[in-house]
Amino acid sequence: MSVKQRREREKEELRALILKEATQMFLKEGYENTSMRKIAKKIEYSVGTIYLYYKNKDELLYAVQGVAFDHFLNYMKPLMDVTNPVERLRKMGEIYLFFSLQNPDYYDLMFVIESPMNAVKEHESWSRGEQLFSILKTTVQACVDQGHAQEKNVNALSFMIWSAMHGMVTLKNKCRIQVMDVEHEDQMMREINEMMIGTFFQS
Amino acid sequence: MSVKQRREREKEELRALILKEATQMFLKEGYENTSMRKIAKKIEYSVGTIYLYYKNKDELLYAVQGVAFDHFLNYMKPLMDVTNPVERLRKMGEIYLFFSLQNPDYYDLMFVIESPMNAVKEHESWSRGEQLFSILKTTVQACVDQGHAQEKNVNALSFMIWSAMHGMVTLKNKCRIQVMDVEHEDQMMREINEMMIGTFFQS
DNA sequence: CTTTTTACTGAACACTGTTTACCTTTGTGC
DNA sequence: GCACAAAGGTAAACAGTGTTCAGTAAAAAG
Repeated sequence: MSVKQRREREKEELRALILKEATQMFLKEGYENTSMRKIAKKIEYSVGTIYLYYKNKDELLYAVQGVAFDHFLNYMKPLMDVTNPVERLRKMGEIYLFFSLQNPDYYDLMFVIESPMNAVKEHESWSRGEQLFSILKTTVQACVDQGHAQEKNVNALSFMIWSAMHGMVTLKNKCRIQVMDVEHEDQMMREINEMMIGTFFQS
Repeated sequence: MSVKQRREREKEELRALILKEATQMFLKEGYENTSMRKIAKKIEYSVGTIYLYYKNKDELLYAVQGVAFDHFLNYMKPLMDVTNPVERLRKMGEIYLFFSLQNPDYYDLMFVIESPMNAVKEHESWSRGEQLFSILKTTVQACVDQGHAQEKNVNALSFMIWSAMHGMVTLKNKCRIQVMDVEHEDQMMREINEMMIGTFFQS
């Protein structure tokens, strides 16, 4: 019986090894520039082997997205200590920007890459995506409930905040910000976060 | 002499034909799914010929981006009739959303696709990108000058508005909006536009 | 009528994701 | 202990990609 267990463990280990190396390579070289053959060479197995553990490259991407979300959620942990919802919202924006600008590749993997995202809702890896958005929504709800906001449409407020953050980050990462001809972009993004929270919420 | 002119004209025509077909195919099948061979087959020339007119696929993308920007700028024309800058800003957001949701593929081509955008500033095709942003900035400046705004940082205001719009559109187009579990997304986006303009500007 | 220039071709190169026929190596029933 | 089956891994093959370049055919120039 122990033999079966060992083989099971070895399989799990190889699965984890593939995930680990793929994550590293996706981050370093980008998703499109990382081929299955390159991953295979790195882990010193043949190409076909990867397909025994992950159905295809997309499935591998989903797994890596799971890793990325875990990483992101870890950044958000300090929020638990902030009791004032408006302050929490402000801090959340800060962390969002900090993480996204520090880890543009993780960000791409999670929020930008095309892939058959149609099946997003089905995939376990994206439960953590919902988790993330629900933190935002809960906090906004708390702001509204405690009378910190004029506008009371929680869905709209949440989506607006997320969109603004996401927009800033992607315009920067995809070099579209260049047409703006502005220096200290990162500083300005943080200011915009302050500006939005300060305008829509009063503590 | 006339012969040289004719040949010059013919070259220009072929260049235009390549651009036209490439644009159509990029829009229908996406940039990544359109190969140089497929374009060649469509125009009934060999692959190599395209490279005599466009240095590479990126150069072709830049040209198509130019077409897309022209298209976008055309949508913006009705703005010239709106004299009230706040009203113009509101309408601009409406048009931005309308165009982006009607032409998600054009939008991708202009604002999302990776490619060596590092050289954005050098490329003639992107002068129209700057043109677009400068319309926004000028309008925001007018709002501030005429005392319609509390916040007076024109750069920050402009970037915030653009980011929010861009964020909403891309989160929708890349299916990340699904985690929000909301219906009538398009309606909500328009509401958010109203909400933002209404909160930051008073007419 | 030759020579040069021009426009164009398509095979070749080095890649890509994915499939599949083919081993080995291991485990099981007799 | 031995035949048989199953599992795990392999590498060649398929159909595609962007790009280059030696070669060709037709037109223009001398």
